[in-house]
Amino acid sequence: MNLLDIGEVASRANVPPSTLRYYEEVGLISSVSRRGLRRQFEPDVMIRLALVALARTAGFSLSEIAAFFGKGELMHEMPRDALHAKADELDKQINKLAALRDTLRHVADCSAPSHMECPKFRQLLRSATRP
Amino acid sequence: MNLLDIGEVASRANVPPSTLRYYEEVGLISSVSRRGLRRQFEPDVMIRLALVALARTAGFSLSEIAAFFGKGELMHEMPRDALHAKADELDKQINKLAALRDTLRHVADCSAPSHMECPKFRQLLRSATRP
DNA sequence: CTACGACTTCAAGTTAACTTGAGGTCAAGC
DNA sequence: GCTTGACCTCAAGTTAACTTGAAGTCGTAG
Repeated sequence: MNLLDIGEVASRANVPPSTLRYYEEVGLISSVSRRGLRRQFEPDVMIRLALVALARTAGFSLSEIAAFFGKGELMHEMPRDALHAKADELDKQINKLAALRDTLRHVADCSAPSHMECPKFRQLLRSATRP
Repeated sequence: MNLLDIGEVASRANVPPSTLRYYEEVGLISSVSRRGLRRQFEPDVMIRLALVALARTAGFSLSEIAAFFGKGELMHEMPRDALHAKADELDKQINKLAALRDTLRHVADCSAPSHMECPKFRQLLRSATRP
């Protein structure tokens, strides 16, 4: 069988083994056996870890992510509405990030003496903070 | 003059006064005087707070945000390249979030028995984790 | 003028997400 | 067979970003 040693998983996922042990402790991943003392993981764990990393950068907490996964299989416990709600939440966040990005680009390029006097800046700020 | 009492700022920005004191302590905002013991802020502080909140949801740390602002005026210390770099960083994050959002929507709507068997899911995962 | 409520300081506590350290175990190479 | 390096456990430490608590101070309403 093609199980992965914790060290292998760690280097592929680019996280220290301590993080993997921690993730197992909080139920985000699970090892399937040991070789000596060493945890062995199924290759699938890499996908989980990728999703965890992704969701983390999206600002979700580990327990939210755990809820995503549900107790059993990949996201199968979560009702559709909850998933849609999460997706909508993400949409809002994406809009804010886009507004912030545009604001940064504008600030980098605009030559107004003070940003507060620049109408474009103020408009960007409004669109960034309104919705 | 139209200075704002800390309580006023707090309720408008929807954060507790303790957070404002903390932000002042770490240099994100500054009060301009006192009425009795109470901090007074210039109305501008609301814009700063909005930007702080925005950048926080974008995943920036308070010290990164402080660097944004620079020691003096609104984002004026930051060289253009740094701002552009931040904007590019945001773009990447936006792409990832969009991929995650699409993945969530797909999972909510797809009826495949196991997501791993669904080609669309795998494709979404790839696009979410590759770039 | 007194009571009240919202502020003040300062130190200590909280939570999330890990990391570090001490002391121990194992399998693979020499 | 012994050494070595990467793992093990468990408890304790760390950092960011705040919050809470105790003890005190004001300005405003009554």
